[in-house]
Amino acid sequence: MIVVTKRRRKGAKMARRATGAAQRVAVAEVPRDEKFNARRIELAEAALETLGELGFARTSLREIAQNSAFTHGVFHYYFSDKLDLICCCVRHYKAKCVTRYDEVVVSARSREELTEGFLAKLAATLETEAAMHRLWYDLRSQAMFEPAFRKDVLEIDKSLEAMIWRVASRYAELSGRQPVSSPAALYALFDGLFQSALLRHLANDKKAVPELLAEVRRLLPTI
Amino acid sequence: MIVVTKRRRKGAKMARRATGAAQRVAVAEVPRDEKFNARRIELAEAALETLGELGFARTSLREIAQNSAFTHGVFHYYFSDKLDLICCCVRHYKAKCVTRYDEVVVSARSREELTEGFLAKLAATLETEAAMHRLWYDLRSQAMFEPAFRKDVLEIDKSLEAMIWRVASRYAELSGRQPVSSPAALYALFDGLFQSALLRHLANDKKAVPELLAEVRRLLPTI
DNA sequence: CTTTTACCTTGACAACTGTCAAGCATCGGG
DNA sequence: CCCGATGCTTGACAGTTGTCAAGGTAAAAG
Repeated sequence: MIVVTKRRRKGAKMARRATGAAQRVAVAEVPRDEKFNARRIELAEAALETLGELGFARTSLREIAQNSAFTHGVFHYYFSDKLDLICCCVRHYKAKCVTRYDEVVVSARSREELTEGFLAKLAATLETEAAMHRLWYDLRSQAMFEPAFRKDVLEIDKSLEAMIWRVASRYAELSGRQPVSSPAALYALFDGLFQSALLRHLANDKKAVPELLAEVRRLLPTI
Repeated sequence: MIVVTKRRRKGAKMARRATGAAQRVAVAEVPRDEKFNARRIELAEAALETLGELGFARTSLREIAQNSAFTHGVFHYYFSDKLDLICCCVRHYKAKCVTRYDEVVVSARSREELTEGFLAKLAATLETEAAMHRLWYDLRSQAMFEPAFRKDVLEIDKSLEAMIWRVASRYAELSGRQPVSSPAALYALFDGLFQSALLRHLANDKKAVPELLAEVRRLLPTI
């Protein structure tokens, strides 16, 4: 099901290639597919908006379309499926997410600098991108039911683990040590803390963010 | 909306109480409400079956009814709402879940005994109650979107944190120590590890359970 | 026995869902 | 200038959803 869109595109390619000069078509093909893909990402970004607001369960294609500049039919033109669309959303989300702390990691010159930078980014993320993150937790849960999501979700989870590991490694390095925890345990810890804080934050618990920061601050030296 | 069912019951009560002898009615009222509540729990249990299989997003009242001995109308008689039903499910789930490791905690006479008992229970839970647990993660994510779920979910989360804390405290006690981590951090850690292992387990990753056990075994002495 | 009550079934309702075919527009190539 | 392809809109489709009212049944109350 997921490859129907691609098949249609390939079919179109074949048809063109059979008619015109191979050379000209070949160079024209690349920007065409890039344009196609760029549109997919535009649509995915629009979809992420609504998904972040309503969650997977309550989001329909029509709702996505209404909250965007597109009509509901376009989504079927660019995606074979609702799942195809959401998979694309998840993959796109990944790219934006996974490098969140990298700038802090490379620029920090001391343990304190890394700590403060990390905490600041953590708090900012929790407060300004709450919708995006609850969607991530939603979709990760969906992956437990929907096999079609699993591959992408597991991949992103690995990337996030690696992201946390980069922070922790750098922190240990700045302390002249090696992390004592495994990547998996560290990710589980920070992800669990973040998830809990996010829920409390969304429930208007004013102490959610400061308590998360205090906890992480206390935890960082022990990793 | 949520209290409509209760209101209807109270109305029935009032009507009865006004007609008959107060004494007889008073003693008859208790088993009636107990019966009513028992039925609610029966229905909630039936609903949990389907919810665990399909997840919140894909579960309809009719589907729940078809996978059970009830008709779809009964649910509207006992619950004001779909949300009311699912809230009841969540609360009922809690009672079963929160005491999972308590027997191990009280019966363990040594650190090793506690470790082995805890790990065995952990593995058994992951393998035999995977559906129930993915539902929990699903509903916890839903709570980030649906305010009606938040109170119950946050309450259960607290209970689970306390459950983990009981295990950790006992473990430290058997080592003649006090836990060095906070309850929140310990719960985040174990919950994160469990969640990740559950997803991998559901994705047919044979190494998910053993790796979880190894990680926990390695972590327990450090808490 | 009759009436009333609690409990449950059935069927219908309007709204909403994903999907998709038919058609319109816009634009580059011939 | 026209033609055909690409991109997009529109409207319709069959199926599903939560909700609820009308009605039935069986047991308890009178």
